[in-house]
Amino acid sequence: MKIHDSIRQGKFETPQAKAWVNLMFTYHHVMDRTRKVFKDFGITQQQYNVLRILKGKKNEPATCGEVKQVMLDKNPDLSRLSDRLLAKGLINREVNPQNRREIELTITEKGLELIAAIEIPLKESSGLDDALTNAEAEQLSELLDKMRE
Amino acid sequence: MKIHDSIRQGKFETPQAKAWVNLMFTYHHVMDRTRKVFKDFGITQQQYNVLRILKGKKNEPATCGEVKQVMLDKNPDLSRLSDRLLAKGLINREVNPQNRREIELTITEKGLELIAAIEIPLKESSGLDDALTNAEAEQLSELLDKMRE
DNA sequence: CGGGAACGTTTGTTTAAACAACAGTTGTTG
DNA sequence: CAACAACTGTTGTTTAAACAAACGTTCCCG
Repeated sequence: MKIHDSIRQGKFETPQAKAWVNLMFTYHHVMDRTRKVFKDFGITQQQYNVLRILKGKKNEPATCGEVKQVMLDKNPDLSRLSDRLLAKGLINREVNPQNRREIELTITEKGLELIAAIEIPLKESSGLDDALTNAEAEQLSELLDKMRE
Repeated sequence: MKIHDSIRQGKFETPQAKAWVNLMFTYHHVMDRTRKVFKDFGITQQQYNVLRILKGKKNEPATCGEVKQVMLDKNPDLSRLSDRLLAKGLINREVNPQNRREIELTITEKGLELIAAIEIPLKESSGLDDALTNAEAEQLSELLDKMRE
């Protein structure tokens, strides 16, 4: 459904304003569809993102600062977020002996298993693969990249 | 900056997965840029959206349910959100005498003034008009529409 | 009309976000 | 090498989000 039908707004002042509203609307729409999946697995979207980042680092640890830099949202409260992941046994957390200010985070085996298990349900619930062709998805990414400039 | 540079992720499994991550990232990016503006005006993004909806209805009132249907995010807690708008004098709230279950919301003069005043700073902080041409913005909206199908 | 289902909104409760101030560690400079 | 600044995470506190249950009102159907 087109955006002006979805939110019953007849017209927008500019195409940019429409795209802005559409971004907000689509984000929430996708989040609504995937929220249940995350909940079924007992984690939040943010926690999933952190796990993804740690998985990307494979075996080498990442400090809180490093994780924060590449997070999708710049959550300033990684301390308590990592508390929760630690409590669930999805990550390990240790002080770096070389620089005792830094806390090193690594993903556990259990964390990797969760990421693997959630992948398929997540894909299905988001419905993305059906909605967009490869070319369209690439094009969308390019426009979003440009939007952030 | 391209998405894989921004979040330092080498490659994505599919273009669709990349677009999904990009949507999240771009949403938070835009939100981060505009959050301060909203804060300066003493409202939240959600409250702004509700004001926009009520403004769109012009003089006729909208019930909580109607507002909820067209909100960008399906906030189930419109009661307390409208409490806050009411406390700031930005909306009026009355029981519909014809159907006393319904609560009718209307935007006040002060609310309209706020919407008008925030428009320019919001546009500037989002930086959207500079980032995308009209054609690109239109194209982006079309892809986002498609993404939700 | 009388009892129950459906509707529209509110309230309670748990959990997390946002922001700012703080504490411990290291690096630097005279 | 002492004092101070910069760096890295943590903690406190206020505010809002998420979910579920409850409440008053209206509609429906015997």
